[in-house]
Formats: sequence, C-alpha cells, structure tokens
Amino acid sequence: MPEMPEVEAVCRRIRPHVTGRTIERARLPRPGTAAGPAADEIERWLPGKRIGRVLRRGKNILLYLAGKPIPWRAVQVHLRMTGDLEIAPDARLLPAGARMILELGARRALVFNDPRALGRVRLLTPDQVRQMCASLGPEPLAAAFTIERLAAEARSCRKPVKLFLLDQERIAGIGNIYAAEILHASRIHPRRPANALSKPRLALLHAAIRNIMSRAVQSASAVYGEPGRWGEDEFPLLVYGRESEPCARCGRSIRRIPQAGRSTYYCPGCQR
DNA sequence: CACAATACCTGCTAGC
DNA sequence: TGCTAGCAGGTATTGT
Repeated sequence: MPEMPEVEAVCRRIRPHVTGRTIERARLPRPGTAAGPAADEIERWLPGKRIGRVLRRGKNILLYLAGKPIPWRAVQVHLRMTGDLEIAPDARLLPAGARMILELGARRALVFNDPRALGRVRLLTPDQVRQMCASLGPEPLAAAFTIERLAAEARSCRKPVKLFLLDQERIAGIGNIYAAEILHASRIHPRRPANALSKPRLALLHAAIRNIMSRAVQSASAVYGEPGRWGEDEFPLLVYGRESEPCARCGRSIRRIPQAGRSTYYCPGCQR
C-alpha cells in the first residue's frame, strides 16, 4: 500500500539484485495483472532481455531493458494498494498473492506480490515511457518543485486541498496518509479549496510537502530488508489513523471525515 | 472541462 | 467462537 516513499524504498531494495541480470523466464500466473500487452505476450517477449536501470516516477516503477529492444523499452509496475516487489531465492515456494515472477538465474527471482490484486504490469514503448512521465506532476523532492510551481497548480484547482494533494497530475507521489500529515504540519484544513490558499499558506504547504516526503523517504528506505514493514512504522504519524485521539500539538480530538470516498484525518483545533 | 461516485480485489478487525 | 460490516496506503472508468 505504498505511496512514493515506499515505492522509492522498493526500488532501492531491489536495484542491486536485478540490475544487469537477464530475464530467463517471466510468469504472470493470474489474469488481470497485465495492463497491456496481454500476459502471454509479456511472458513470451521478456525472456532473454537484460534489466538495465531501475527508476521511479511518482508511484510507478520502471525496469528499463538494456540494449534498447524494440518495441518495448521498459517494464512498468504499479503497486497500487497492496503490491510489493521482493527478491526471492527461488521461484518455487511463492506467496499466494504472486502476480508476476521474473526468473533471473542463480536461484534469484523478482516477485511482484499483491494479495489484493489491484496492481498492474505493463510493457512500455519509449513513447509510452515519455507519455507516462509527462502526464505526472513534478516530483515533490525535485528542484523543479518550487513554491511558484505549487502556487500555479493550486491556483487552477478548485478542489479541496486534500484532493489536490492526491492528484498525481499536479504533484506526483503523495497518497492518503502523507496528504493528511502534510496538511496537519502546515495547519491547513483539508476541505479548504486549493485555489483559496494564501501566499503564506502556500509557502507553509510547500515546506511541509518537502519536509514530510523527504523524512518519509528516509525512514521507508531505512527499514528495507524487513519483510512486510513499511516506512510508516518508523515515521510518527500525528493524525492519520488517530481518530478521537488528542492532537499532539493542541490537544483537540482528531477527526475523521470522508472525502471522495476515502478517510481524511485532521485536527479541528490547529487546522483552519 | 472539472469533479464525484463507483468498480476493481482480497484480507483484516472491531463489534456483535 | 463465529459471523459480518466496514475499512484498507490507488487509480481507471463512468456519470453528472
């Protein structure tokens, strides 16, 4: 159930084990995993290809294929809610939720495990790689994500700021948990329209996005190698999942409200 | 066009 | 103990 920091941790964890390795066999045993082309074409086409760089864009993982094969240039994996990539010592004895297995030789396999089966795998042409990257907003930790850029995105968005933060086309990588934490850190009410944020509040929001996301990347990456553990275990969540508990900052009782069918947690005392 | 509601799946847990 | 409703860190698609 990863947001950008956990996806980044997954990339760092698998990178040394897959870079430069040749795919000997690919298996997508359950229907619905492939989002194009079809599973049997992916299984037929990948063997013999070598994995090059492992990159992340937003919450997407890209396994580039070395030697620029035609037509497909990269394997795209989106973990959605419950996906994870693991290095298995053996392609046998797989977890029940295994949705893709890339056998890499030397008793090593990359396994896409996803019990809830919402995650997706695609092969992308160079054009599709560019389209996917271009369709997403700036990376929150990149230099291009300035206060001015945030202000420009917010100005053109009338949605509640919580939903603005979740919009991957405006900023890439923020999810439900960190959106709540970011708004608490910047003392902004989640229902405030994005285009109603003042200059000073946008500056606070920008600082909170960078602060929360960079600390989350650090803590998520620090626990890699411990199966089933996400960075949030180490990252103190001040509002998310804390309905009815006292706010650490002002003591008021934290509230949970629905927004776009999902839970938003916030403090009615210090978020205005 | 912008936004809201729903669909997609399985597993866990709080409450009866 | 055993059942069930509700909820879960995401996003494509459909409807207004």
